Amino acid sequence: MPEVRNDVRVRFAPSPTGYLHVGGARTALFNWLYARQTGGKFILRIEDTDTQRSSDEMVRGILEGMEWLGLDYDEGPFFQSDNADKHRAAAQQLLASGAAYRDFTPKQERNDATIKQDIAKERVVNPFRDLPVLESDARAANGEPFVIRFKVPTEGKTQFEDAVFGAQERDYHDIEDLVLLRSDGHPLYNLSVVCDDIAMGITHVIRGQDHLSNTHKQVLIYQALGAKVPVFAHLPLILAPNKGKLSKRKHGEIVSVTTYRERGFLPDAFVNFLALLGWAPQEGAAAKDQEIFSRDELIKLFRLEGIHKSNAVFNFTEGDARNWTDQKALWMNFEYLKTWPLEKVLPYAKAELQSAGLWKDEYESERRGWYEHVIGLLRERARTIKDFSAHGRPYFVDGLDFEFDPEAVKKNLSKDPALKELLPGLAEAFVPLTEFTHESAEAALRAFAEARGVKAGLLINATRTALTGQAVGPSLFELVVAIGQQRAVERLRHTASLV
RNA sequence: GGCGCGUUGGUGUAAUUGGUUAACACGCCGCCCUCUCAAGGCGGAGAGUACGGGUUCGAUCCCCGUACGCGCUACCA
Repeated sequence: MPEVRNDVRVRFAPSPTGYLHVGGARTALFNWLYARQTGGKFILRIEDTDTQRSSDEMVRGILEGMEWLGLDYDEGPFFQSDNADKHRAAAQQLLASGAAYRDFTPKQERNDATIKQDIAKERVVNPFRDLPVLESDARAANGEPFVIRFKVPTEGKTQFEDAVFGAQERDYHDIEDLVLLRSDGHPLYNLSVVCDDIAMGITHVIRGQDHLSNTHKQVLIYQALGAKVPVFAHLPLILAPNKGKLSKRKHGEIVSVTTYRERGFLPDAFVNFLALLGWAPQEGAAAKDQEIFSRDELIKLFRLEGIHKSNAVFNFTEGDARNWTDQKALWMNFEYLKTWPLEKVLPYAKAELQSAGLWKDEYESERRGWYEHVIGLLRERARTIKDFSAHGRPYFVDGLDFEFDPEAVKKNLSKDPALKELLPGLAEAFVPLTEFTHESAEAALRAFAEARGVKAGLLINATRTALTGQAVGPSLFELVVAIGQQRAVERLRHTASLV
C-alpha cells in the first residue's frame, strides 16, 4: 500500500515561456498524483524569473491547461518573480558565509551558435574566487559591477539518491562555479528554485530529467543554506518521433495541451494516456495488462518506482489529418467516449453542441430520452467530442441544413439514376406507418425494395446518405427512427434532386 | 570537448530483481459478422531484447567496452 504521509509537499513549476505542453502536463500530472495519493499538498509555482520570455498570456495558458486536465492545486499560483528579494538575500547570505564570491569579470556576450565550444575552452579557475574579502568589499563599494558565484569546493563530490534514477554522484571538478546573481541583481534559476523549494517546504521534487545534472548544483546550494535536501524524482523526457526534442517551434500545436481540448479530447482520456508515458503500474501481474485507468485508480496505483528511466516517444505523423496525434491517444479517447457512463459524456456533448449552435434546452427536458439515445448512437463512432456536432448535425437540425459529402453522394446516390424515383417512392412508403419503429421501417423498406425489384442494400445506403449526407453511420433503421418519420420523409423527397 | 543518463517489435509498456515458444496494448494485414463505417469476435506479420565481449550450466536481467540517442555544461529556465 502507498505510504500515507500528509506532510508531502510537491510542486509543479513551469516557466511561462510557452503554453502548457505535453511534457509539462505529464510532470504536473505525476506531481498531482503523488500529492493526491499521499494526502499531501500540490503547489503551483510559475517560474517567471526570465521576465524577457514570460507573459501573462502564457501564464493563462498554463492555468487553463491545468484546469482542463483537472489538476487542481492546493496552493498558488505563486510567482517566482515575487520572491526575488528573498533570493537576493540568500545570495548575500552565501556571500557572507564564504560559500559564494563576487566575480568582477566583465560580462561576456555569448554567441548561441558557438557557445558550447567557447565554454569548453574556458574552464579555468576564476581569478576572483579567492579575492580577499576586504578587496572584494572595496571594489563592490566602489560601484564595480559583479556577479555572485557559488564557490564549488575543490575536493569531493556531491551525491543524492534519485527516486527514479538511483544513486547519483558528481565530482566537484565537473561542476562550474555557477552564477547565483547576475550583475544587475537578478537571481538565476538554480538559486531561485532552491530558495523557493525551501521556503515552500517542498519535500519531493518531481520534474523532468533535463534537470538531473543541475540537481548536483542545487544540492550544493541546499547544503550551503543549511536546508534539508528534498527527495528528487526525475522523469524521462517525451520525445518527437525522430527521437529529438518535442518542441513548440518544430512541432507546433500538437505539443500544446490546449489543442487536445479544442480538438475534442476528454480530459480523462488524455490524462490516462499521459500517465502511461513513462510510467506503468507495479502491482499485480494480472493487472499489468490493464490500460484504461480512472483517475482514482491512477491515484491509487501511482508509484515513483514505476517511473521509467528511458525517454518515451510521442508518436504522430505530421500532416495526417485523421491521425493528427499519437494514435494510442486517439484510440484511448475513442475508448472513453464509447465506454464511459453516458452521464459523464453528456456534459461534453452538450458543450460541443452549444458551441456548434445545435443545442436546444428541450434536450434536457421533454426530448431528453430521444437526445440521450442519439448521443448514445453517435458515441459509438465518435473519435473525439467534435464528432457529436460533425456527425450529429443531421440529427439535430430540421430540413437539409447539413453538408452532403460529395464522395457519399457519388457512392450512394448518383451511382444509380433509378434512385431519383425510388427515394420519393420510399418516402411515400414510410408515410402511412402509424408506428415508426426500427421494425416497421425495415419492413416497409424491404417490402418496397421487393416490389420495385431492387436490392434492399441499394436503398439502405442511399437512404443513409439522403438523411445524413454521409456514407457512414449507425445502422440505417436506428438512424431513420432517430431522425424521425417526418424529417425522414421530407429528406427522402427532397434529396432525389441530388441523384 | 567534458560530465551525466538511457537503449525490449513501428509506438507505449510487461517479463516472479538469471531459467518464458520474450507478454499486452496501439498501429498494420486477413477472416467472420454486416445495410455503410466503426465496434466486436477470431487469426497473422512484426523484436531473439543496440552491438561486441565477458561471468554463468543458463542471460532482456550481472560486469566491461563500443555505437547511437538524450540532457547538462550561459550573467536561459
